Amino acid sequence: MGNIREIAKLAGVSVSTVSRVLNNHPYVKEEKRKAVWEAVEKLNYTKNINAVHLAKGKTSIIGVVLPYVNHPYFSTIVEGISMEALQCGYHLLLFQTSYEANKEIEALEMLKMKQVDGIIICSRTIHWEWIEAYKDYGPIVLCENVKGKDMLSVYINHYQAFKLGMNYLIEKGHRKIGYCIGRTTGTNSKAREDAYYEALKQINESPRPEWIFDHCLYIEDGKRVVTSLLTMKERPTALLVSSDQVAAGIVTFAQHKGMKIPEELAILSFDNHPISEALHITTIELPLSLMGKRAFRMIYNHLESGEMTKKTEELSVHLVERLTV
Amino acid sequence: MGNIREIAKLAGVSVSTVSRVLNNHPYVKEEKRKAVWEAVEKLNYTKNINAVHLAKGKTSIIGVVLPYVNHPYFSTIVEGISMEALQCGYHLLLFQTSYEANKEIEALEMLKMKQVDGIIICSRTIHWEWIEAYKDYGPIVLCENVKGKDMLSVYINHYQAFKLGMNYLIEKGHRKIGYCIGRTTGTNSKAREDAYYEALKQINESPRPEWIFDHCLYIEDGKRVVTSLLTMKERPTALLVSSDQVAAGIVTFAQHKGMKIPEELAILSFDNHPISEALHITTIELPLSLMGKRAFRMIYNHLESGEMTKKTEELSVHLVERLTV
DNA sequence: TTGTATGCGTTATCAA
DNA sequence: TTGATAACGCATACAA
Repeated sequence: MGNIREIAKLAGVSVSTVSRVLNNHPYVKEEKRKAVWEAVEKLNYTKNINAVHLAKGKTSIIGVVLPYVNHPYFSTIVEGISMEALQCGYHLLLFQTSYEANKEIEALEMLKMKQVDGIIICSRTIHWEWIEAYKDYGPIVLCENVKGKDMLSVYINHYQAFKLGMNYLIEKGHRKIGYCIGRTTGTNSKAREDAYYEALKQINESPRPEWIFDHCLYIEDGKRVVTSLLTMKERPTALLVSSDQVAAGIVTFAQHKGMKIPEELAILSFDNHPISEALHITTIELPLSLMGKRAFRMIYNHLESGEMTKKTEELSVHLVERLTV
Repeated sequence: MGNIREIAKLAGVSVSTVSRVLNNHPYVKEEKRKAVWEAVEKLNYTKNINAVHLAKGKTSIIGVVLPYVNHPYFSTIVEGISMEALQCGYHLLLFQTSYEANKEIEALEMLKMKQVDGIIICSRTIHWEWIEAYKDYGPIVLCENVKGKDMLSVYINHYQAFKLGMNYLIEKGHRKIGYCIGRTTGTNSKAREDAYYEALKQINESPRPEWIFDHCLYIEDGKRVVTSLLTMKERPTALLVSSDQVAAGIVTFAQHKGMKIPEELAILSFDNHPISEALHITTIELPLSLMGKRAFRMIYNHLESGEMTKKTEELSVHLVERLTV
C-alpha cells in the first residue's frame, strides 16, 4: 500500500523519479531505478489508478451498451470488442440496458463524467439526437447505418442481408413470405423491413401483417411463432428469421408438430451461430465478432491518433446454404 | 464542462456548498441550492467521476472475471450480476480471460489499484492462493465450493448435481456411463469427477478413460464426441454432459448419423438453457442467473455493511425430465 | 539526469 | 448553514 511519496522517501529520491520509474521513462540512473523498485517491493506498493485517471484525464475504459448480455447476438459482439480491447490495454465497462432509455442515457453520462473514454452502442432505443448531444465528450460508435449523419459507425448491412435472403427465397419459388424480428423499431430493423417490402413489391405480392412476427429473440419465441402459424388458414411458405436462436425454436417445434421443413415451411435465418449448423439451418452469416473488433478499433484510432481514417464502415454478409430452404 | 470551482464562482457560493448541493446534503438554503443548479445548467457541468473516486477511495465498480463472455453458461451469470448491480448503483468491468493466468491476475491487480471495489470470479485457472493474496484489497467472491478456506463464495453444488445425474441414469438401467466436460481442472470439474467415480464404484463399474471427453464447451464439440463414439468397439449407453450446448450438438449430430436417442445413447445434460427445451433434452437445471445475483449481493453486503451474514452460499439444482434419457 | 511545484476535481474536516 | 482548506495520489512542466 502507501503512495508514491512514501516510495520516494524510502528510495531516497523524488516523487517524479518514482513516477518515471513506474512508467518506464528513460533518463533515470539504473541505481535509482533499482532503489525505487526495491521500495515498491518492500511496501507492497501499487498505483492508485483513480489518481492516474484524474491526472491523465482518461481511463482507458470503453463503455459497451447493449440490451441483453446473454443473447448470443450481443455476447458475440462483446467477445469481439473484448479481444481487441485487451490487446490494446483497454478495459470494458458493461451497460446492460434492457432497452430502457434511462439506462442508455446513463451510459452516455458516464462518457461526460469521464468514466469511459468512448462508447460502443451495440443497439439502442433512444433517438440518435440524444446521442449526438454527447459526441463532444468522446468517440461514440454505433453498430448501425448512420446514413450521412456525422457519427462513427461500424455496421452490418442488414438491408443487403435481408434482400439477399428474400431473393434467395424467391429464387427457390417462394412468394408467400413472412418474417420474424427482434423488434420493429431501430435502424437495423427498419432496414430489414424496407428490404422485405421492396422485395415483395418486385414480385407483386402484398404484405400480410399477420406474417410478421415481432419480439422474436430467443428460442422460446420460435415456439410461439409456430403455434401462431398453426392457427392460420393461409400460411406463409417461407420465413425470414432475424436470429438463429429463433429459427432453431421454429425448426424444432415445427418438426415436433409434424410440419415438414422445408417442404411446408422454409426457414432462412441470420447469424450463422453454432446452433444453426447443428440444426442444418440455412442462414446468412453476420460478422458479429468482427464488427465488435472493428468498432473498438475505430474508437481506438480516434483516441490515439485524434482523427479518423474512416468514420463509417460497412461489413458484408454471405449465405450459408443448408437444409431448411 | 468546467469544474466545481467555476460553478461556485458563478453561483456566488463556496465549493463545499456546491458539493453539498450536488450530493443532496441537507443544510443548504433553498436559494443557494437553486443558484447552484442554475450555474450547473448554464455551464453544462457534470462531475468528473475520477476525482470522486479518488476522494472517496471507491468506484462502485465490480470486476467480473470469466473465460468466455459468449458462452451461455457465463453470459447467463453475467446477466444476473448485471441486473443486481444496476439496481444497487454499481457497474461492471469485464475481464475476459480465456483462462490465461496473466489476465486473471491482472483483474486481481485492478482490485489492488482500486479500479474496482470487489471481484466476482466466475471461473479461474490460477491457484486459489494467488487469489487469497489479494483478499485484503476488497471482497472477492468465487463461484465454486471453497471448502472451509476463508473466502467468499456462492456456488452450485456440482458434486450433488452430477451424483443426481448418475443416480438417475443408473436407475434407468444404465451401467456403461461416460461424461463430457469443459475442462478437467478446476474445483467444479473435480467435484463432478468425484461424483462420477463414486457413483461408478457403487455399481461396481470400473471407469473407462476413453468415455471421458474433455474440452467440451460448444455445440461443435458435441459433433466431435459423436464422431469419436462412432469409432469405438464398445460404446457407453449413456453420457452425462456438463453443458446443454454440447448436449445439443451430440443429440443433433447423433440423430443425423442415425443413432437412436435415448435407445442407443442416453443424454443427460446440465444448465436447462432454452436450447435443451427446444431439443427435448433431459437436463439438470443450474441456477446461473441466480448465482450471479447472489454473488453480487455478497460483494455488496460486504462493501456496504463491512461484514457478512454468510461467507458461503450453496445453490441447489433439480432434474428436468424430457426425452433423451 | 533529477527535483520542485503545480494541476487534476472532488470530498471531508473543522471552524465559524 | 456556510466557507476555507486539507486530503486523495499521481503526472508533468519547468528549472536546475
